[in-house]
Amino acid sequence: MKYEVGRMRIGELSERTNTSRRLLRYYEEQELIIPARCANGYRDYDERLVDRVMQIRGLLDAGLPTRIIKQILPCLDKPRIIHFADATPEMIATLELERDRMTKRIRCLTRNRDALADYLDAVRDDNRPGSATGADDSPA
Amino acid sequence: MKYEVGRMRIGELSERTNTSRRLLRYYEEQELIIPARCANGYRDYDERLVDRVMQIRGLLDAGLPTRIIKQILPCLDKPRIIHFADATPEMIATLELERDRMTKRIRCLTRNRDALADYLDAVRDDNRPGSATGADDSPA
DNA sequence: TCAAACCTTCACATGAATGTGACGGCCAAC
DNA sequence: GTTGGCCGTCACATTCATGTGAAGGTTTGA
Repeated sequence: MKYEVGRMRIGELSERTNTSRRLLRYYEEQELIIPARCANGYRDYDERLVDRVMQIRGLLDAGLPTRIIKQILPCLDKPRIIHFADATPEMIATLELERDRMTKRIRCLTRNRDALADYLDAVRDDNRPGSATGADDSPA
Repeated sequence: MKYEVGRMRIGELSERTNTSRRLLRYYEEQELIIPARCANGYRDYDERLVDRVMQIRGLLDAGLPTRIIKQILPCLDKPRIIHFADATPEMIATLELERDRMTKRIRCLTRNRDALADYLDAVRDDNRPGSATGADDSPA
């Protein structure tokens, strides 16, 4: 089997995305990615799917279910190649809802991340020379 | 049973946080919240737990597992009441790791949310009077 | 005193994202 | 032509956040 440049089998995609083959097949089952097939039945992935898989993993990690990812992915593809075919009013409403949910998540994460960062900064300052155990010792 | 102001049983907390009683008990089992107990065995929640529960739900929804939430929650409590007792080097490393993971999530969400918002704006513009199906119809 | 509406614990069920392994086909190198 | 390393499907196992319901105690109000 010869492979074109920019095309790969599941093993290479797995390595390049640090994602188990099992999961790549799962994402396909969920219709997040749709690889071509070689004559022998092997999956045949385009190089661009490397980024696509990373994007999927990022969104999954941020709490989006595959069901939603599947819906928003096509809208993110090419900035201006808009798919109007599936732009039914209900679909648009769903996407708007999801956009707002993402905004909420961003706010929640930012707030808590900042608080955590503040805590870490404070703890680091405390472990400096010239500081006691950290209890209250105000210079009376 | 009389209840002090600012104290409540599981039913009220459930309503005020829009969270099932089952989940409140689950969060307790995971040691995210630790309610007091009345003489009769009923859980006795402080009013401040309303916000706490919302915070937990937000973080869960953003992809954090309860295990991690349990670790970061105490650091977020009072900005300056820092718990140095549990500030072991390993714990700090864990928190830093988690802070960075949150930053990654924020970036991923922001990028995709913005792209989704752009798509929605474009679709809305397309459904304006004076526009065809969306195909190419440049004013030749 | 009885009923309704709380509360308790226990336990089994589910859906989603994953892991793991069995069993077999394809292909390249020796 | 056999061996090893890919690949395919199938299927069962696990973890986590949740739902659901049973069986029983407590409180409140008619």
